[in-house]
Amino acid sequence: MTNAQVPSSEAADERILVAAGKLFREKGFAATTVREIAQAASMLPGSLHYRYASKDDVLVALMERGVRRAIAAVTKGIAATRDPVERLKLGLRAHLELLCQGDDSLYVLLYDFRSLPEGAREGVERSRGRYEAFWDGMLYEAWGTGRSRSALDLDLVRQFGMGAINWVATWYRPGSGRTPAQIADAFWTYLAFGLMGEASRPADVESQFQELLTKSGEE
Amino acid sequence: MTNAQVPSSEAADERILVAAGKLFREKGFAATTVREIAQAASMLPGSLHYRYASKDDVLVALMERGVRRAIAAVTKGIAATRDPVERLKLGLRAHLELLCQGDDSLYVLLYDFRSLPEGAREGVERSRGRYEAFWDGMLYEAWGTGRSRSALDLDLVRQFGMGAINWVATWYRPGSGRTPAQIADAFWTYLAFGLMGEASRPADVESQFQELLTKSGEE
Amino acid sequence: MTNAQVPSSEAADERILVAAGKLFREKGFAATTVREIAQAASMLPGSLHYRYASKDDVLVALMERGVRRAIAAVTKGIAATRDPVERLKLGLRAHLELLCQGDDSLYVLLYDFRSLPEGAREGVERSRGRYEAFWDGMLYEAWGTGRSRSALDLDLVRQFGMGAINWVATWYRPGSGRTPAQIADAFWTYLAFGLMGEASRPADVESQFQELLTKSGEE
Amino acid sequence: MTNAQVPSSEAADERILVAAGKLFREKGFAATTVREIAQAASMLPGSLHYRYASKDDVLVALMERGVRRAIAAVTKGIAATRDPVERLKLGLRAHLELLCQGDDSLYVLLYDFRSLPEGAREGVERSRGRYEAFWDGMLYEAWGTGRSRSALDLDLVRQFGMGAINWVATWYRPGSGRTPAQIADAFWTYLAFGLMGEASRPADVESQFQELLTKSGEE
DNA sequence: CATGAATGAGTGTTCATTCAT
DNA sequence: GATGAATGAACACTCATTCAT
Repeated sequence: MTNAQVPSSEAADERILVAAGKLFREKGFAATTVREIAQAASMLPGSLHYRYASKDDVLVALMERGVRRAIAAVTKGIAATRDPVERLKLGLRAHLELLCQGDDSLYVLLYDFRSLPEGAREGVERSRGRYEAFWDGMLYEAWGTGRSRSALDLDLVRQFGMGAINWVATWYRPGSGRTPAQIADAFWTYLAFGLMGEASRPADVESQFQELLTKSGEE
Repeated sequence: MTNAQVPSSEAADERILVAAGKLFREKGFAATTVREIAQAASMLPGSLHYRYASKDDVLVALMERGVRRAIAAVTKGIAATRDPVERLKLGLRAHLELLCQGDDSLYVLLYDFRSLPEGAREGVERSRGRYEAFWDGMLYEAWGTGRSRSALDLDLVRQFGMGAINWVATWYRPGSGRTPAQIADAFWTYLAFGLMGEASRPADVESQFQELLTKSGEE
Repeated sequence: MTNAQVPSSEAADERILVAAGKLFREKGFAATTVREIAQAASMLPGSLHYRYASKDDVLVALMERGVRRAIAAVTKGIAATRDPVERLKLGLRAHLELLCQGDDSLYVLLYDFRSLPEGAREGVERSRGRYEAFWDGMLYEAWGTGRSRSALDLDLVRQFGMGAINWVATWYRPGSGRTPAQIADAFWTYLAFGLMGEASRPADVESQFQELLTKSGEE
Repeated sequence: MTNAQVPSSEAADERILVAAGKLFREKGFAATTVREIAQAASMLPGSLHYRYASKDDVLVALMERGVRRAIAAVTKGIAATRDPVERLKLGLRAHLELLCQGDDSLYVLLYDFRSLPEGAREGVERSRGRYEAFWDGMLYEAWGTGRSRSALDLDLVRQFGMGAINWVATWYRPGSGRTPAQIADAFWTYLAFGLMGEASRPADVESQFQELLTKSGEE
């Protein structure tokens, strides 16, 4: 639970996180043993505990790394353009590529949050909140261009998009049809323009939006 | 005459599944002990094993029930109308209400699939496939009305929508702002009409669709 | 531990003992479950306990029956002649046939004595002692004829012979070479005349050897 | 300098086997719990499993040791002479002394063979076969001297003798009358010359009988 | 600095036995 | 008289963690 890493030999720390990430993704945190992680990192359980005081600590470190890498990947991905709408598209692509191809830490962050011990949850939640705020910023800028519909609830929209994109990790298999980038781009068009033909859009659709999407009363 | 108040066999089975569902949802399958399930179901571990031969069997039974209940809930939900597009909307609502309010079995089916033992995976996958096929049917009928855009990949669209809606379960907290039905309806408009204003839709968007959404080769 | 059989429906009692004997012989008492016995006797564990108060009781009943049947079999076997030495030979034959072909109760008596609960050991030991005394009687009568060597310790001789013959049950497989009767007769000649020095043997003994000890065909 | 007093790994392994041997002999494999073995070896169940992956593995290791020790003991015992017939006598003595006084592993090998898990049976059977072949070799050499009777089936003779001698372990109690060596020697004369017909015996044999077979002091 | 043998609390599961029907 | 659902103590075994070296 405490930050027990020693400064030197970061390569060993890294090996542990990589091994843990792979196993946590495949079998989940609780079903993975410290022995398995150690073995996959070519060491013994005692040596693993020398670097991370507990199995929980490995999870926390991995998740924190997940947030860091996600922010880094998306930041890098959107640097290619200044068009806020285009940045959304590139951001989705970067996020999904990281999630599907790059690294297991983002997957574990998203899909093993339950396994966090009580005490560490708040800290990781805060880190994760930073990533969400990062997306909110991108969305806000895109909205600000006036090209998006008004009356959209930012939080809900983020959850909608992130949900769709994160779910890909549950069914995507490498080398089967589409690349993550292609999937991300397809999803971006769904998000942007919807699935229905414009012709069929009922006239009163905007009023429905007003009704549905405005936050309908805080708790 | 004797059919009342007797804690019948099915009632005990049910109590186990309800207790297991709640715990699996909260902590995950692997982190939940048989003792906890038994205690939550007001029995002893031996009694639980009398009904389910193993902890794995409880998981499988719960997941199979998740599929059954989801199909039942959506079937009932869409019965109110014959309009295929409207049915999609009602179906989403029914699915999300079940996922967030009704029952933990659907949640466990979606979020603990990894925990299934090797041997049971195929069977549950088949059941789950039936539910997906059910949605594919609804989507296909909606497409058939001509109101939807052409060139959409059915499978990808389902994963897109189901991902967005299933993800709600990871952040939704009862009594905090929106009801599941409201969220589902909002998501339906996002799905149907997209997030961007129509005005801004680039002229070449349809050709992009052709490029992106048609299955792009590879095996 | 107590004698809980009810008088009627002895067929059910019998079915239990037969099933238990078979299982105890194959896997040992401790490795056999009451459920297995009950199932092999076409009943449920509750019904088994209705007839025998405990698993231990089944073992005791089975062993007592083993003694009874052994005495009966040998008594019947030796009735064909009055020659005490011949009676020894016939007795060995009867004992081994019962042990190998007839009944599992004698086998269990001999090879699962360790499993008897403290309280029942004495009783079964007494019964078993009756069978041993029965053999001592036969041996004594044979000795009394003057044809056996003097200075033989009766007890030691019995243990010698019974050991050799009982051990057959650990390696004998039905239908593989010799019948139990043939083995018993061969062993009788070993016992009677030893393995060494044919020169000093009575003339008529050698023809018996030829007949008995040459592998008598079969596969 | 550091090789003293350290409770080395092998010592712990040994303590486990000794404890297990004693318990398996007394109560049988299935009736002995891992906790009992661990306690008798002054450790906890977890520590026992650190050394032997399963209870079955303890049994297998014990049996393999039984074979090894039996071969070693008999080999050592027969080294005193080159007379093949005398070697048989010394071999019997060594075997019975090991079985009754030395070590529980040979007893367990002989009397808990049923408890071997399916997968390990073949391996132990092969080891055991080596010991039997060892005896067959001794028997064959004794036969080769021409002093034994012809027409004896080697396998049957071995089973006869081994049965008689192994059975001793079921009734022998230390300090009650005869030593294992005395019993073995008595059994050797039974085996060699049989129980009947003193008239035909070589002259010097009878003095042996007097010496060996008279009860040598009650307890 | 790193190890790996050892630990013991806790896991999923078994099973002889009970008892309401 | 006979059943079978239910029990709970006990089972073999696991595993995160410790600590002497």
